[in-house]
Amino acid sequence: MASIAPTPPLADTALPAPAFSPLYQQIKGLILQGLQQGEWKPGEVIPSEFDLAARYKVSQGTVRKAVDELASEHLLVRRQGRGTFVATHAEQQVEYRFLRLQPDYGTQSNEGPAQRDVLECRRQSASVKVASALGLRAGDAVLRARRVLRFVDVPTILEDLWLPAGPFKELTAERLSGHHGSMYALFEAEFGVRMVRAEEKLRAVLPDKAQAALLGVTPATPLLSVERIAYTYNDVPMEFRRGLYRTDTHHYHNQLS
Amino acid sequence: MASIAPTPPLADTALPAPAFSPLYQQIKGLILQGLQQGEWKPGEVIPSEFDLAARYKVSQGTVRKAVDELASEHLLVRRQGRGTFVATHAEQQVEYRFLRLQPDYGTQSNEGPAQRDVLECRRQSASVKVASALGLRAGDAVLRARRVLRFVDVPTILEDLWLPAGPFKELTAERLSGHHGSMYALFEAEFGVRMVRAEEKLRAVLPDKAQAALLGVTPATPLLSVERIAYTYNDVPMEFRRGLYRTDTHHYHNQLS
DNA sequence: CAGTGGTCTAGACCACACT
DNA sequence: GTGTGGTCTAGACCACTGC
Repeated sequence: MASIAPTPPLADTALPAPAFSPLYQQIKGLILQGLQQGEWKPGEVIPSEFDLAARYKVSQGTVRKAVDELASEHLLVRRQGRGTFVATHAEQQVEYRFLRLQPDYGTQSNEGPAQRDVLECRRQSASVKVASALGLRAGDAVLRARRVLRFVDVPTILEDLWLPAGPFKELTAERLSGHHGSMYALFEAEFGVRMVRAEEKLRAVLPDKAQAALLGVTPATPLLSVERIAYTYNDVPMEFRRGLYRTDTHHYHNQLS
Repeated sequence: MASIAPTPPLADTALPAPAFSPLYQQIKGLILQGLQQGEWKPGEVIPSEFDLAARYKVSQGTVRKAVDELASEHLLVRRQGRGTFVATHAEQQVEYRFLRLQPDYGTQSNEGPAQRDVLECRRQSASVKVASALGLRAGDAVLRARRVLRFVDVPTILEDLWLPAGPFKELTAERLSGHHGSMYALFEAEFGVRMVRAEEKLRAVLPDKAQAALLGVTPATPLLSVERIAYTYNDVPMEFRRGLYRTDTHHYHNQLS
């Protein structure tokens, strides 16, 4: 890393700032690059801190700070005595990484695994809204799927989702319903797309007749609408999802700090 | 800190774990204690890392790690070149620290300051639900307030809140409506109660007639119900709040990572 | 300029997991 | 035992703020 100067002096200019970037940030970027390019795959160990330090020609403490940040963003998982691993949606203790819906009175976190009924999965052209969410142009090909999640046999969530047709070309209803584990685990294992963060917009809405029927409620039942954009590495949007949540038996739980 | 042994060896026993606590965690606890006991008040500087290191007889790096964690929990705020400050709800760039509601199409984050109309503030005895949220017994005295928030003159949020009567004995509708800044800034400045985190449960509901009238909607308009418990230092609950949010012009925004 | 937090290093030792 | 991440230290130097 000796080749990267901390802050090359600039010529006289009115530009805002020289943009000093600490070494550990650069190392973080290099590790991120390795993750994106698949050098280390989800679930695998990455080299030890000393190995990485030797590779990048910095001290172990500098690597540590880079890895610390990546771990705090849930891109890596540290396990004392074993090593540092690439985070994965598979083999994860929490069944649904991004699902914030909880039963109102539940001993467990989510009454065990949900039943997932895939209703549909087909190719479409993107509406303006979907295109803008996914960073595509209106009319671009997308895959659209619809499914219902049932907890202890009660239909609780109706989800519609849109995926860019490029990376997910091979996705079918069979593959969606045939897999074990969460949908994101499937995306990761079968399509090499790992979702790392998401943004949600919540609203209270009334369902149309079809939606109400699928959830077993009347059209007068208020539902929680959850629009989610999920991002892979480098803030690239890879999924737009709209969920309708029943909140008569469950609630959306959020931690503010 | 030399007096605190890292892990005193235990006699043969079936107890779960010796509970090793790193030095920086102990330092963190000591700083936290200073915050709770008001040794350093919101907005004030705390001693420099070297001063704290000398005081606690540890190295500066150990203090740094403790302060880092407190800063990541928003209990402290670091400012390079100036010092480390106790976080405060006053003089904060974000008007509402815990409010996640955003305008659907807003250039600004929240259309400038809201109008706050306090409708009520009186003493009550706690219901079972309120008592359990606040860690009190049913029947204990609480203060109940109700207010409406308007954005660009449109009533958007109806809030009911309950506070333990002890710390907030002197609270009146006048003081609630007469202050500048957020309610939590008032609590902090006038009652010495600083909220540090909160938990929310969200549901979609229909308002009753009174609620609908106050928000200027029909009783058939679905609203977002947001139940919040806010905690001060040491996870002590100090406020229970129930908000009804209009989501026809706004949405609740959440980051998942 | 002095004082603060921020970065980087190097080395020692501890806790934990696997073999 | 060996190797991993986790803690702790001590010291040097950098970046930013305010006097």
